[in-house]
Amino acid sequence: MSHTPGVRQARKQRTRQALLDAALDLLEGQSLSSLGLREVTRAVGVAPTAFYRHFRSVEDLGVALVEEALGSLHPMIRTTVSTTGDGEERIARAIELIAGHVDVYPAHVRFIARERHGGVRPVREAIHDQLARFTAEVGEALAKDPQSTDWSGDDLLMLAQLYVDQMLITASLFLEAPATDPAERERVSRIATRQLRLIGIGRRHWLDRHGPAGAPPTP
Amino acid sequence: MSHTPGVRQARKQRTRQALLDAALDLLEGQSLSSLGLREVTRAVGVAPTAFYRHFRSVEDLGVALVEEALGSLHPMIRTTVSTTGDGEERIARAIELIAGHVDVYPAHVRFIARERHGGVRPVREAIHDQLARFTAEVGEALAKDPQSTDWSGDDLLMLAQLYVDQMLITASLFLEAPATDPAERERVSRIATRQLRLIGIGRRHWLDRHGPAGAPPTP
DNA sequence: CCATGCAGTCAACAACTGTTCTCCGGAAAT
DNA sequence: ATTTCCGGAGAACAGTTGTTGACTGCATGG
Repeated sequence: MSHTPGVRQARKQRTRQALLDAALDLLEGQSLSSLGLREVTRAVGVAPTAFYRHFRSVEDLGVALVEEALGSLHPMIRTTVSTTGDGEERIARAIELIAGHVDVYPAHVRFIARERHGGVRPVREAIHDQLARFTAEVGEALAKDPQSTDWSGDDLLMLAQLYVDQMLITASLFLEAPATDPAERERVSRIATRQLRLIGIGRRHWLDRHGPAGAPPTP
Repeated sequence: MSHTPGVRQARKQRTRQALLDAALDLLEGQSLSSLGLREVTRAVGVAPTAFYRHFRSVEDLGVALVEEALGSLHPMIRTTVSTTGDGEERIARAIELIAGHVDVYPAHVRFIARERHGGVRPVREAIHDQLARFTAEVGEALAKDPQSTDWSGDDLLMLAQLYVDQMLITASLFLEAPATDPAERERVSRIATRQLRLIGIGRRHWLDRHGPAGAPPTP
């Protein structure tokens, strides 16, 4: 069995990572469908042909970027949703976590937001798949919450989808808020907090009168 | 004063519209930042240089497309939000209207969804401005609803934003649902309906105990 | 120690891009 | 009737693109 881990593969994955990083950088000002192969290799400092040793095409690189941007996010999602505490605390914690993630990985967040509906089909589908996984995981976590007793699986999934979409919208808003303007960040934070709060209220009263066509409110 | 509107300007705006239409067509499979000037003129059947008679650049054309896609949507928004009737009826009507719009103008919807976070700054900003106008209009409409008594202006705007974002998400989901699969369309419709319903419930109970840190629920 | 594998280089290709300048024909204005 | 205006065509430009084939140096496995 291989006595050494291989200096070979280490070097390979190093330039591969360099290609991914350079691409992510270049994607700050354009979409993936306009990103050129040569543009990426030039930024890294390797020959254009070296690109093919790592990716079949730019689309391929895009799919790899989706993995990098979202693949490592699942544990964070799980711990966030399963955090204990008061509803308000959980909301604040979730938004804090989103803001922190945007601060640390702004390029990744921008990439996902941009290419989710972007012009490259395989990348769109990769993102869609990952988000579907997120939704399923959030749905499972919600199912374990005592607040979700008597909820149907369908309803849990539609709520999970609402949460996941809301997470993306909030992340995108943080991204657009300039890092130099803490007041704007605070504004985004406050709006997102209240939106989550409103959804939480709707969630608490979801099963309040679920009979067929009853009188308006039953306090 | 100009005695005739001019056959001249009529022909000009005809090719201008042809350029817009062709661009929208080509944008089904790519993003604006990769759309070439020559590509568009070739699709229309005019010389590349003719492009400059109508737009300074492809970015410029993109901004014009935003106007075309969203500018004419304001009346629809107004009539939708101000529609009378039961809450459930209004939800059904709104979703019906979104689905219908996506059916009639799929390319426009795709363009907005794609370029909202796309790689071309001026286009992103134009979309953002239009959506901000939508949010303001929805907020005004909500303010007139008796259900919004005692709501702060800030809260009305955050709810309006929630509605506008939800509208875009739903439109995008309808767009992804293949036209050949009515079952999928129905699924999207059902999920969107329940999400709007949940938001509506949260809205009804928004002011329920807005005092500081009270006991959990007060039935 | 030698032979294989493989990341990366180099040169060359046909095709395409945005932009410029010059010109043309017909509508508009005088 | 004559001049002006202007949407469009044509040719040409320097750059850029993706992809190819054959080549090189070096870590790996026998």
